[in-house]
Amino acid sequence: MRYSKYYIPTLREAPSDAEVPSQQFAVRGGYIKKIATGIYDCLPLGLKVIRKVENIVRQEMNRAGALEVSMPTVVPAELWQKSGRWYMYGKELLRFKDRAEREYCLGPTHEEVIVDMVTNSVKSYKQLPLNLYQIQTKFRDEIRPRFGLMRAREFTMKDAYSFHDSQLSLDQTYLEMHEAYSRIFNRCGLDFRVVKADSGNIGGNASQEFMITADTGEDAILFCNDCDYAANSEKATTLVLNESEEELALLEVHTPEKKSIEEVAQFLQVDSAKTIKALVYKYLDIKDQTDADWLYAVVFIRGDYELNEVKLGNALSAKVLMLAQDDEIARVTKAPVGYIGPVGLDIKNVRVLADDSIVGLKNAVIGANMTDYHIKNFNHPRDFQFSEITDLKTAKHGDICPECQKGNLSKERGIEVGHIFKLGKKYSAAMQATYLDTDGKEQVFIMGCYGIGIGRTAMSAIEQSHDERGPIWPIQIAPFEVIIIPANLEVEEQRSICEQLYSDLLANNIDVLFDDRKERIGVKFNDADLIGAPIRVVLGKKLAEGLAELNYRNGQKEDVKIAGLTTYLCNIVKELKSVNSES
RNA sequence: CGGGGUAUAGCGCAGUCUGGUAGCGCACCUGUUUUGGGAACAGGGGGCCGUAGGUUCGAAUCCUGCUACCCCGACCA
Repeated sequence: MRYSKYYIPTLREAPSDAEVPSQQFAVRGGYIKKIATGIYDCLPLGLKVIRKVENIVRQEMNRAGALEVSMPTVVPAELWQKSGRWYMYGKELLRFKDRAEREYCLGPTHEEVIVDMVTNSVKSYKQLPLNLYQIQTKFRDEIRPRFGLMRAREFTMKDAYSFHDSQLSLDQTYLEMHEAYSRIFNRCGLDFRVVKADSGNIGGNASQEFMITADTGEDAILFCNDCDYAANSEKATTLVLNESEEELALLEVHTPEKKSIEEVAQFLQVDSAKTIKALVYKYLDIKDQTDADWLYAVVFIRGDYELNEVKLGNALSAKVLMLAQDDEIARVTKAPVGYIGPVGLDIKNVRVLADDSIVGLKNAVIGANMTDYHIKNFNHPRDFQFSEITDLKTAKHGDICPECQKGNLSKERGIEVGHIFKLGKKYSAAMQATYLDTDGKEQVFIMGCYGIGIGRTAMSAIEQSHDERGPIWPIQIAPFEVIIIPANLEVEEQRSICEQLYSDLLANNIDVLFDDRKERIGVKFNDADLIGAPIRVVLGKKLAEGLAELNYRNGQKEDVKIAGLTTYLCNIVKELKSVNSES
């Protein structure tokens, strides 16, 4: 490609709303352009990267035996009503009507459509397992789109759905997808971790996320420094130890104006891990269709832990969950905010949950349900028997690994680029999608589903690898593999050598950009940094010595004889590409 | 939806408090000189000052409504 014929509108300054490096460079480098909140144009350069990611994904999905299909973006409401999600999915689902007042939505995910696709056409266990995928545009009316393509409302996703006649078969395909995903992200040249995940409102039980590690990641992940345990902080658990102190008698203490755990712990000279805090939440039940019937729950958790709202939401079967306001707390608990405790709490029709961190706790400090008073030496179950005890805490850096029970957990940030689920029968049962088993009996399909954010994968490559001048692309997904820069096009010798090199590289299937613009070299260097091609060939000063200058985007440099340059470059490209491509 | 903020040329901003008919840098066009990390000089094009209404002789500027966008929390590939 000749730069003069190409379209790369680079910007000297980043738009003020670009927050993270990937967004700044994607906009400045002329990869994407925003047209509305969370909605982007993909310019030629951006599309090239996206296509390269897609091709890797496609190749590996095909290799794993999945079949490509294409489903519509516009989905009739009927399908979503059948699965029940029409009523449970919130405002992320963009709904609208056609001229005949029929209802539709823009598909944010395609379980319903794929189930409909196979229903009545896959009739026998002999046709299973079946794994179908598509690479297609999704729309989710996100509450808060952010970070460019990283969290867009309209985005490209690879989604695959598998159908099985046994758990064993599902386990097998799940494992194959796990492997395919690992190959995909390896081939994209990315550092990633696979973590246990919460399955969110997609449903199902087992699920894992593929996380690109990057400081700007929106997710926190915890992993053990001693074993293989790794989990999203939404899911991560930790081992809590039982204390072995002697249980002392309850003791009411005056704690004037001390409300927060910090204040109370400091005032009473105890560690915050020896206190129990109370949180009051309001929520809507997942089956509630009125969106007006707010329920309340009081949660008790050890003072040094943060509550994990995802876990709480699951425990309550809530579709909306938020902290109650002070006036609501006062009304629901009849206790002053900051002094709520389990002993003597006067509540009706309110669920009370306890995090398992307080079970083994001895002689803890709790609220006395009375302004300016706390109670010392609370012991479970001696002083209060919680009916619902479950894991509701957010595991933190330094906690003990729940799996090997000896390592410590470390916290790191990550970008979720892939997610694999064992769905089970959730959708097939709701939509009565069945086949006949070996006994001729009707059975509902067992399903799995597997997603990859294509744009997000591309952006996370920038997030993971860039400098102050631009992206440093892995060659597998770089918009160009080689960029040729003549120092001065007016110099006939430079021009002709560049032209020759350009056509030789093209003939060797190298993805090359020839910067044939009448620009000063500084401009070309800066644009080249934004394009981020791994190899930059400069023809200029050293031409007199018969040398071309190779400046690699990762900072390395070398001079190479013009004679044999094409072969040399082809070998380097091949070498760079071979890293990670076969594993 | 809650809280905070912004809207002036393609991008980044000043001007608004104190009303007088719109400006700077980058980008763009022409020419000359330059040519190894975003050149210099000269000339030039481009703005219903988000939108609707109001106050005023006069509004980017003051008042009111609306809209869009951004930041902080719940969503997720």
